Amino acid sequence: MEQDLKKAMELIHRGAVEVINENELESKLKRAIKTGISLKIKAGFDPTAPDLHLGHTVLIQKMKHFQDLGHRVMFLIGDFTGLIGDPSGKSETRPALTPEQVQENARTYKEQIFKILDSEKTEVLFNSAWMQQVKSIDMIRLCAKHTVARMLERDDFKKRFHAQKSIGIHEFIYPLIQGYDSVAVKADIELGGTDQTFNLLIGRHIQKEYGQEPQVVITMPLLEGLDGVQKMSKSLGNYIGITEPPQDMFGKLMSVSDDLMFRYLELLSSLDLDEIKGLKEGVNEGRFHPKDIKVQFAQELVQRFHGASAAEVARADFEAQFSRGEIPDDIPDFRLSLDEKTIYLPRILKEAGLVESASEARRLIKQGAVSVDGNKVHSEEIEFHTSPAVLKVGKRRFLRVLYYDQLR
RNA sequence: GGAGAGGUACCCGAGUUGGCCAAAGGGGACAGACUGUAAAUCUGUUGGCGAUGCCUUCGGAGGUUCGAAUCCUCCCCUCUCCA
Repeated sequence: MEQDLKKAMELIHRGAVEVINENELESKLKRAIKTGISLKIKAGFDPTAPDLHLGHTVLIQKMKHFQDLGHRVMFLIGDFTGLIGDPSGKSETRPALTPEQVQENARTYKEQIFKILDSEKTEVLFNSAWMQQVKSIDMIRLCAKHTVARMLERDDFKKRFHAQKSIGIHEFIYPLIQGYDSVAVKADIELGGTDQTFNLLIGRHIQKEYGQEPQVVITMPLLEGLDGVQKMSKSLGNYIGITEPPQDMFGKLMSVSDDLMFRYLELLSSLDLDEIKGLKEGVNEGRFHPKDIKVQFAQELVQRFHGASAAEVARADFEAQFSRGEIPDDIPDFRLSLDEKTIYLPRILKEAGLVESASEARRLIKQGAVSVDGNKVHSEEIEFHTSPAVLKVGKRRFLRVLYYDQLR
């Protein structure tokens, strides 16, 4: 039993930023081992954004760890809180989702999370299920469990308050409901990103107010996006979606800086921290090439979401295209009739969708970004001497141009 | 309810004695060089159009003018202060 406990504690701590409170975690785990009653692990998700990216997987991996330890994982979709909007200050009031949309989003969620989680051991819940039943008077009682002063401890609120920026009353309610969710599901542990710390702690407070044992809070780091600075998010466009095609995923991972790669290794790979440390030293001493590590890592991740063979193909394609400068197989065709001799290049680039406008095409040609069969194009009017001919724009846009006989 | 500030391109943000404004500067993005598709750096581009010109754009609708991001009128929106 001591051994089990130790192993569990180790796994739970991996990658976590903070565990509040350590002793409570240990006693909950002990009790679970002793009684055989598994713990309830809660994690909340926004109903409006079912497009999960690698940033989310940091948290989902942690849920998986608990699943592997035999605990009950509750994937909570905040469809009720979603109506309020996340009190981050920047988001506007959200349009209310219809029940159909919520169902649809939930379906998409399941499709995505079950690439990591065991569907048999995952409960998908909606907080509207209990929040719809709450009466106004109960809502007021819930509000009475907390104070304005304590709300203002939240960093975001504090800043806005001092900057004399507006704070909507409803924004205070958001964390309270999130906390009440913990009461409703009797959560033993709640997981969240570090930006959620305040809300998660409110959960502890609210549970105590309702006579429950407070949940243990475990926060996970926010994954930096591809720019290496801001957190990964869809709206910033610096993300890798877990449903992205293998080639895109691979390519994006390869374009990440070396520093960021090590960060990703830490948070996303299955390697031990010691192994990562070893790799880092190897790179510093010149024993390893960072690119090789990156290739291996990219392959591991693509494999996680698309399987081993797709990962292998993605790697091979990448090396063919970028390391050896070969032309990829699956490039779009563009057909010209035989009587078209000289071609106004911007036109076909635009029609083929390689550029957004003819003006953009003209600029790219001027910048030397366009080539035909490996030869840079210098004029807008060109003739194709071969069929098919391969047109390349920038590093990764290709078009196969071929003539066809109109008579046939 | 009263007083004031402001809405400019993908984002931030200059520009308001009317023309030299397709609109400074920064960020982002794209492209080129260098590379490992790295990152960093340097350079260029960043409304549309078969194009030394034409067309559309500075919250919306009108107006003044040879000419409006800039002046006038009305409207919409955001923010601040006072009550």
